[in-house]
Amino acid sequence: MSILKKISAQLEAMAPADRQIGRFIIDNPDQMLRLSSAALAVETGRSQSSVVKFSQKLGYAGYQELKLAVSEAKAQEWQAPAGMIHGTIEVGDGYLTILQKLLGSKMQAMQQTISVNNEANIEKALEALHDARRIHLAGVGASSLVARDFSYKLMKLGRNVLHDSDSHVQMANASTLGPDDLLFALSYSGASIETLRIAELASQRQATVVAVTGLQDNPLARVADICLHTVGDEDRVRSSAITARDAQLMLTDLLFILLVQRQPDANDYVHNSETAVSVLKAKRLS
Amino acid sequence: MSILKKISAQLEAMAPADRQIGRFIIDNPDQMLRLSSAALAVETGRSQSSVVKFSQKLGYAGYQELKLAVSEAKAQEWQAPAGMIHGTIEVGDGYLTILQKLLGSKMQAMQQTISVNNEANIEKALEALHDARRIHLAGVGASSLVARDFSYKLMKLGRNVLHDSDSHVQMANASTLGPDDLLFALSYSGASIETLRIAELASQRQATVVAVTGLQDNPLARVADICLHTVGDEDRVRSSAITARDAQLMLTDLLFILLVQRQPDANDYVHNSETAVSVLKAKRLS
DNA sequence: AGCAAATTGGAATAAAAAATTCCAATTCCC
DNA sequence: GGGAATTGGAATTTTTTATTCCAATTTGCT
Repeated sequence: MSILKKISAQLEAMAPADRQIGRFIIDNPDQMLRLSSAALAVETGRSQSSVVKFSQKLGYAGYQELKLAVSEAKAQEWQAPAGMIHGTIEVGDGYLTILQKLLGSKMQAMQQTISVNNEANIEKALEALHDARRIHLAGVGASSLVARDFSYKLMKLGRNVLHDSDSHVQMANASTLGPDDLLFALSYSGASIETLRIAELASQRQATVVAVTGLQDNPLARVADICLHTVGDEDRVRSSAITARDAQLMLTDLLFILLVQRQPDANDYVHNSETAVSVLKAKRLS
Repeated sequence: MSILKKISAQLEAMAPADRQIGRFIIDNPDQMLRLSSAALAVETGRSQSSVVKFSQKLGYAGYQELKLAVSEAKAQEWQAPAGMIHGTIEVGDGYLTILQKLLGSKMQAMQQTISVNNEANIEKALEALHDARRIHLAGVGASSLVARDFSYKLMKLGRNVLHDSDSHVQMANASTLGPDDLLFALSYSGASIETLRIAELASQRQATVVAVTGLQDNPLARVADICLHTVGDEDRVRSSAITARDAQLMLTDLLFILLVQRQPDANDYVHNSETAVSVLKAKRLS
């Protein structure tokens, strides 16, 4: 969640000094980035320590971290390609409007998901995946399909993958994990009980836990060693896990491609897979 | 001109300390933004004053201004994709290039898939889905996951859905279809033997056959009553059904939304589903 | 209504970070 | 070879950030 949006949401409930400082930042993010805490204090008629405290109340170590977050929020502001429509799909919308809003929401979710995950963190997850003796995938509902899709891709590369749609089997599999293994857990809410319990068990057993989860603070993120974040906008597309699923796929597809890049024999594996499947395709008739 | 590019261009002509500092910034812009001038000095094995002087030699008042410029350069990198990079992901591609190519390929697949299906044809498929007594979903491999995803969505709306991952069960289910039923068959190649055989059987039994398949002439398209086309570009993303899957999801998501729009009690169904699932979510703790 | 606890927020202070100065060593140019 | 220019770290100064102290105000409970 963009810090600018977060400040906006909390503005009314803030005390006077905080509200004034928050208002200034929302209205003038570019300018704020160029100001010292003392200069911002002058601009708002408040004290320098109030500026630092404002930052800390938002959860940052101090003003410098807040500035970084504002900078990232600005970078994340999505620039729509020409012609794209933003907005919530509504009852009276016609076909073309629905279509464009759906497409716009999907694109936004994917792009923002990329924006909120920095390269270092992706590389960290990639490294862990690459080095894992076994990769166990966990997820329920829509996330279970993303997990399965990713499991097919990993298996295609010859990786040792554990995946089952039954959460009891997932749990039992997790009980066999060890320090050389990795749990890849998907849950947009981060609160799905099955996925959470599996992650807790994997963590207890010293497996590396990689979570693919929403940006909000959540129990799964707290258990994970490595957190990859997804941004979805379910309210706009009548829920049903459309953009959250697309966001997760964006990350798993990226990890797959990056793994292919760093696995010298990947092309062989992919080619072998296609050859093997071709016997299950109808022959072309001229 | 991005400061990162500017540093890159000047790197070879720089003195040793400057080169080292510049190299670090180019390689680790995210990390740099979080470091003080002293911490960056430690990372590079150079002195804190060298860091400040490096900034000043580049034309900035000091390190803080350089940081702002780096932050802006990074923001520009993300905004650039408005133009989108199209191209084949290749062995030497760096992280950012891979990312942009992947995102670009996904967006292109979805946009083109929308373009090749006219509203009349989508509405025809929608009408058939809406009116069907039972909807049977068929697909194998990656298409099977799209089929399953769509089956979950249709079931959430209270529709009578037949879906099983086992193609033999799919075949047996198809043998129970009749004129009031509909087969929704997904296969990008249109040549998957199982899906094809199921479609042929459904067609024989007078069920309506809706195919979601690639643009090329193929056996599945020939059997179908209604053809929805998908455009993927698997060669660009190392195969593995990434863009073909995204294209299929674009269509199934669109059909789902359109169904929600024309089913008066859809919101109730979606809401009931969320409420039901909420008991399987961990409670938020204050 | 009264009182204790909690919150607010500025002034003062301390710590950290950024910027400049000093100067020795090295390189460049005539 | 010698002077000028450049390099770059250590030392120092200045600025910025963060924390502490404490008075005033608000909140919550009896």
